[in-house]
Amino acid sequence: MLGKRAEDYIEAIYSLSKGKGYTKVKELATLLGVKPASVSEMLEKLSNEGYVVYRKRLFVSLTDKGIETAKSVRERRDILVKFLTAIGVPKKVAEHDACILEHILHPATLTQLKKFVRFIETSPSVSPRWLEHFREFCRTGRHPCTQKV
Amino acid sequence: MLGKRAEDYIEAIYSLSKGKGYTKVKELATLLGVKPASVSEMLEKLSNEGYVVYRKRLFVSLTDKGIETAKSVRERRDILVKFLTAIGVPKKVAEHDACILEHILHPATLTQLKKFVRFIETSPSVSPRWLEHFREFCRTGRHPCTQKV
DNA sequence: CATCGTTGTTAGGCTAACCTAAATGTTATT
DNA sequence: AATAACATTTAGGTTAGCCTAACAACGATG
Repeated sequence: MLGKRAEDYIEAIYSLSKGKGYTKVKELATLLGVKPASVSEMLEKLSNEGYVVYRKRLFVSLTDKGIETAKSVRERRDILVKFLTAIGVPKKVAEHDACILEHILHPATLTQLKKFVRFIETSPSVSPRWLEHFREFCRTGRHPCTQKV
Repeated sequence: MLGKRAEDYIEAIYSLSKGKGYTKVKELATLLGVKPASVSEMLEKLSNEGYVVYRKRLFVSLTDKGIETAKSVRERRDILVKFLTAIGVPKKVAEHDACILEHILHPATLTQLKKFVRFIETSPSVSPRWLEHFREFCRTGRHPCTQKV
């Protein structure tokens, strides 16, 4: 089974391969915040497991299997980013945390989050009233529906 | 700095100490799903770091420092469990995932989740309409406010 | 074309958590 | 009290990921 960190690598390769179709060790190291040596090592593994085509010193690219993985990882992440930003988490942080969350959540949790995001998205009005209420609640600390007693 | 797994141990000790005031290796091993040997090992560390009083072969209990830690871990987790169950994640799963989430989320994310839970809790009606709508959305797949066109 | 700087690989180590097997201490039972 | 059963610790190993340092390959440039 693929470790969670391995998924990060795959997703990183996926992002960095946009356009060129491949990426390099140093780019990965920079994006992932590790040393090139660590990247080499992980690529070796990912290659053995059939997720990447790894030509040492030349390039890395994803296999079909790798692309599949990247996409599902990406999809999971998008849900989370949407959700987190919807409830007011700053984008940067949302992206960071989503990246962590995507690995570890139980499928049932992800399913519910996915539904929740769709619930917000498919809402008739552009921004549902309750979400606006929530934003106001964040600003003022008071629930806008509360009667001023 | 305390590893994330260490926090799990502390929280487990906290739970299991309710009443008796202490707990035993085997109980911890069972609750955490690891072998007693692993517990021994971790207790050694936690003891060195001043989180627990560990009398080998006799008992383990939390120091004040440990209790503090346990409480804040617990608080974080409660927020998450509440949130997850609110959006329809089964309790068991919510508890499991919360346990993972609590370690890794950015403070900003936790802050927003905390607000979100309070938003739900302080809502004037027992269960806000939008939450009910969400539940219906989960059941039917359709947003109840949608006009039947 | 020789050399310098960049990039990538290898080798050897580290840490956190886990495990198994064997040794040792404790408790219960005969 | 002797033994059996159970609980705990110790010792020695494993794995995933990371690091540094030394070395190797490239490629740009004088």
